[in-house]
Amino acid sequence: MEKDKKKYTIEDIARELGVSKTTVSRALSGKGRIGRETVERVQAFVAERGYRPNVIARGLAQSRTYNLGLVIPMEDTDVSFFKECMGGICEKASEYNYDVIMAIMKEDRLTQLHRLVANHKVDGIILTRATVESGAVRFLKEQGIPFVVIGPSDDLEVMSIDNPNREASRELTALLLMKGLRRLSLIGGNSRHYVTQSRKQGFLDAHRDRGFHADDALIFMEVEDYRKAMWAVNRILLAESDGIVCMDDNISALVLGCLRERGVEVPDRIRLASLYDSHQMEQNLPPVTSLHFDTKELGRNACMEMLRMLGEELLQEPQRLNYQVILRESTK
Amino acid sequence: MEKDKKKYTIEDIARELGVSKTTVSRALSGKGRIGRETVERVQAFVAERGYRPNVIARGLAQSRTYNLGLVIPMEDTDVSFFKECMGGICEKASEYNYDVIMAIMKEDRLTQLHRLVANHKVDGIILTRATVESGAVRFLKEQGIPFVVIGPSDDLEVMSIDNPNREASRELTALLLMKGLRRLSLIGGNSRHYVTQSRKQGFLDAHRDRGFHADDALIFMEVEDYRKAMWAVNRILLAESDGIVCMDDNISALVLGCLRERGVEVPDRIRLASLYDSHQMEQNLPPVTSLHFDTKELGRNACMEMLRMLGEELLQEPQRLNYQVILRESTK
DNA sequence: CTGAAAGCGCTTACAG
DNA sequence: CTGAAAGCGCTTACAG
Repeated sequence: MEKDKKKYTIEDIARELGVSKTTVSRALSGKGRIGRETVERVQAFVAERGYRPNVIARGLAQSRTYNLGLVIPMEDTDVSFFKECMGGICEKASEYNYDVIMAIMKEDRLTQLHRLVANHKVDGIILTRATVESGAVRFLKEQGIPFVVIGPSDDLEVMSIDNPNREASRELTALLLMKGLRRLSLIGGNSRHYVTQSRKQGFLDAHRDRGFHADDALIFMEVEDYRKAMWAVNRILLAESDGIVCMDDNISALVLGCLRERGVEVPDRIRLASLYDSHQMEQNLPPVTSLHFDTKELGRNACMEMLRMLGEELLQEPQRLNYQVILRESTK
Repeated sequence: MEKDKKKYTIEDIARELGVSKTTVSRALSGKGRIGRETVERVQAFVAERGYRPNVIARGLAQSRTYNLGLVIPMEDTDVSFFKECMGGICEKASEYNYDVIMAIMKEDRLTQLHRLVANHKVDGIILTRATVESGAVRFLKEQGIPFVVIGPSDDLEVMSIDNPNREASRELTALLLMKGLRRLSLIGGNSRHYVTQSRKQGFLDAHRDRGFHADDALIFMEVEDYRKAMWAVNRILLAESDGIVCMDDNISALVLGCLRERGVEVPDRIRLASLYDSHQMEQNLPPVTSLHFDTKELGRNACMEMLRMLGEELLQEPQRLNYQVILRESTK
């Protein structure tokens, strides 16, 4: 059943063609001076014989692996984010004849990452959000391994590929203002995080654009648990805010819970929107208006930046990252 | 910032230690006759220097890659299945110092798989369900590449690692019988599929165990669309069945829809259970009683069988695959 | 434009 | 028990 697995090597090709390995190698890689005719002859022969060079051997000769490591956290709940992202990464990687090796990180343990690096199995590493806070960045810097981060980074030294949070937040906020809302409040988490700042900026941008003034008293940061959320919600209700913008879906869920406890109806009494969508927003009651980002493209872009760092010449520049405002019942 | 990336090679170690590369190699691999003392000396030195052999170079010398390919379909909706599975695979693979390379299959296109194989990048391939029907199996057989399949396989020549469908179906059915249900119906899909047969067997087993007789008139196969489901549901209602067992979650959803259209309440008028759980069952209204399998362990097992095929000596035998019956409102 | 040779970092008969 | 040498399948100065 198994075909003769007589694997062709460059040597076989060279012999059968009556040229040297050097010539075959050059004809296939296109590097070095070589006759057009020879190139064609070799390529035709190789195509017919179905010969494909052994990428691993090539890698060894060039001290490369043509592998990218992708580190993802086992605990991340947003599975579809991760899958889409991976889809984009794999797609791009294969265009450049790279492969991607998975490293799954459990409870911030770096073991898998260490293995990958120690075994010399990858040329570079792509870190996804949430794997960043684990010491992975420090480790990779120390080792001098090229890496990029998908998601926001507070560290300016790292190459971070992220969604256009500021612009998107601005657009969603603008839409709410257009709907006639005038006393929007904003609830966010850790204000030292870069992502928090960008989303806040977008919120402010939208107000400024239309000549409105965002009320500082309606902006709440460091809201990270139910207690804090309830505190913010109470003040928001007292201040007669007409809409709440939450920075992400977790905060959104918290706030929705608070409003329910207080018996406040959404959207009738107050509108609600989220600056991030995790496929769960749709399931909420009521479904929450939110921003949707193109995760697959995010993955593609990250991969391209990684390849660029590795010295690959990009066939095309990364596309601008897109997003959509998805209007749902919570802002009806 | 970057440390001196003076990568240690086996040659450096040999020189500094005043022995030959051969000796170092043997001390590290444990193969070949070599003095206990020498081994210890080398290992200590290597540990101190933080030297780790280049797995790729080793691979080349041994004509292996220490990589496993994992093929998953882009279209599969059950993302958490795939992630858990992958978690199990990566976990086991790394125990044996293998890595796993992703190949994502879009619309049954085998391009990625072809690349992986043509580039000589993997020693074996793990196929997940749904990638099986795509000609991947034929391709791998032709190429003589070792592979295993996660999920049911109708082809006896392929090594398939699957959930214990028969036993699990039997247990769930037994539970329903214990609850006093006496006229259970069964709805399944394509009866040529091996998985369909095992689930049906389990259903029958449970009846036989308790001396009951499963009514053939209540068993419906080849139910693959709404029309067929409605047809089956109508007959089931006419026959005064007191409970419906669906073979998987898709059928479950169809049937639930039919019952709703007919205005039949679950569980009040009729009970419903599913022989497969995809995290979506919980979200149904009402939540549907179903079987839950240990997907991560499934991944581990598949990986171990793959490694065994590659000639690795397993550190421990694969565990029996476990499952749970999750009782939800639909059978209250 | 083409080739012989050294090298990438390992392993493994073979000889001692 | 240990080592010199050939080899895994490529690439790439260097020389012609």
